[in-house]
Amino acid sequence: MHTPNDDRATTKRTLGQYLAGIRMDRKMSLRAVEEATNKQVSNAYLSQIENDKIQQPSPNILHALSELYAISFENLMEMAGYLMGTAGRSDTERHGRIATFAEHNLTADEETEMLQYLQFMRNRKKPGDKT
Amino acid sequence: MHTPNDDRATTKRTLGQYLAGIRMDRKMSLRAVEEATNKQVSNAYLSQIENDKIQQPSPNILHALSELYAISFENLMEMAGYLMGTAGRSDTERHGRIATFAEHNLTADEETEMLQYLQFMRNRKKPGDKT
DNA sequence: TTCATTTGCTTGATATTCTTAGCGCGCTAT
DNA sequence: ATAGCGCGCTAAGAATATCAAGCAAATGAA
Repeated sequence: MHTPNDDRATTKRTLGQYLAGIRMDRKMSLRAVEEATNKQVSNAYLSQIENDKIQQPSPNILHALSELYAISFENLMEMAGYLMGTAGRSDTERHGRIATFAEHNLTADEETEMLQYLQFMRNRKKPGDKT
Repeated sequence: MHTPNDDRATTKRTLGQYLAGIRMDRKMSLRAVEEATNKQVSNAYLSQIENDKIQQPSPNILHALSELYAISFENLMEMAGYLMGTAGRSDTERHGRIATFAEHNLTADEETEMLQYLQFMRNRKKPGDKT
């Protein structure tokens, strides 16, 4: 079993770096996250978290982020240093990066909907559409 | 399916009452617990917890207690008000077919748009907040 | 009784999370 | 230029988890 951390040349990303990476992946601003999480995570606080100035964000915060980003909550908990294991869920299996979507940890429903959207997108391909 | 709740006619005890009950069940003193948990839970603090003077003990504390008492950690987490249910339990079984996307061979642009759509989808899925 | 120990508990201090307000930078448009 | 907006970030404070120390009451010897 490999470490739950990503590899990718960088030895070991901290929770902050991981979260920052994901957020940039999603192309969201700090304030966008604040909005999207319904103020559960203020932009200021998220900044502190991403810069590792907070040692252990509460599970609530982590959960909000995991939901928004659609990533593994338990993984975040582990990264934050919360010992999750003995109680029953030591699963936490991490698949390698199959695609960028691996990080998004889609639910079955989400995946279905994503596939539908993919079809739609490919049928309706527009030239030069850059948001 | 089945309520994650305990049995034992627990009715609706608070976390504190629950923990106090368990400790008396085990016939341990506050200081005995402090000892047994290797000072992870001080007797003073445990007293405050049992008397519901602490609103949300950290997962670490809860974990130490769950291990000592041999009770469910996640149950304690829930009692402490840590939302473990919103999107959690059932979708521990998500990943698995994300590989599907790999086979679709997304272009960079497609991937970007898919990510945006995911994000949109996630925001939409948000249940009504508690105003 | 008196002393020692142990009980649950409170108090005061410290550390940490998390919030609100605001700064300076880089844009874009007038 | 310059006014405005959104960006990431920080400073300062409020709230709260946690610890160390100590207290009164109960118990159990001697």
